[in-house]
Amino acid sequence: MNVTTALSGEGGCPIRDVLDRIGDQWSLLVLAALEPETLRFNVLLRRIGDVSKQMLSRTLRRLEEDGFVERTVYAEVPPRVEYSLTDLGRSFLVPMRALIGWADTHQPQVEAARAAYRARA
Amino acid sequence: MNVTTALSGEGGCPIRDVLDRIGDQWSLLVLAALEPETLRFNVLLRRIGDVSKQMLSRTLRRLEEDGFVERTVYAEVPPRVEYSLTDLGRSFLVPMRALIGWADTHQPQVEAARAAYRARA
DNA sequence: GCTCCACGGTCTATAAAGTGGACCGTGGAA
DNA sequence: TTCCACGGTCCACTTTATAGACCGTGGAGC
Repeated sequence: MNVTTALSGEGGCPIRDVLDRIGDQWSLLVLAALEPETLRFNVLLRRIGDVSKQMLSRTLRRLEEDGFVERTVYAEVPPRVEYSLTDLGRSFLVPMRALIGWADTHQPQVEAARAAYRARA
Repeated sequence: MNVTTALSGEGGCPIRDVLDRIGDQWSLLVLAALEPETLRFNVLLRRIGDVSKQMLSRTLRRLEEDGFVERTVYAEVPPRVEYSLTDLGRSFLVPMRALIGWADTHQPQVEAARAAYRARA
């Protein structure tokens, strides 16, 4: 498969469409957090740590829209809202794991590249 | 490998560090564009289409810093600057292809999820 | 000689997006 | 009676991105 297909800003490239959603600050982290277990909003908030309520809220809504995440509201007081991965969301974890694996193994090389860059400058 | 490791906002998680660089608006697109061939700045600009000069410039500088991309300046007039993938950059394309492949095959499901969401709302 | 263009950027005003914190209603615990 | 947790939303403020002007150089055209 040709990676270049991911381009073409004009005309609604489907791949680009999906990558735009994925390539934001928080989506990957949220998906990662939901991998092992269903979580409630505030738990997710604390688990990730440095995401604001607003951004977490937006990210979750978009992930829900796109069918990665399921939102379940329990009519209780105080309210309880649980987020979990759908099958689609779980299937996305497969390539995502590959990406994280790459990041993990190549992180020293990235670090080295940065050091080399700083040394040149 | 455990995806949850990608979390922990505090304390400089290496995976998160790499994902933050990748998970921006343009990095993936630039890497995709450079996959088949070395390109000059303005060609890249036109190829991607909706990136601003400033963002392309920043994105390239960061990719260079992190060792994904190599920048070659030719002392000519008008100036010629070429960008190409390093081995590290090329190795990153492997998991990236998996991601794009996923996006490609599952795009109909994402579209369906969006339609279902709109219908519910 | 004089004008104009391409190139790879940077700089600047303006617009868009993100942040932290106040705020909301509810019911149960203290 | 007071207070808190929960899942958000709303607002003022800060950060980030955008579009477009601008820069120097040298060669082409006149």
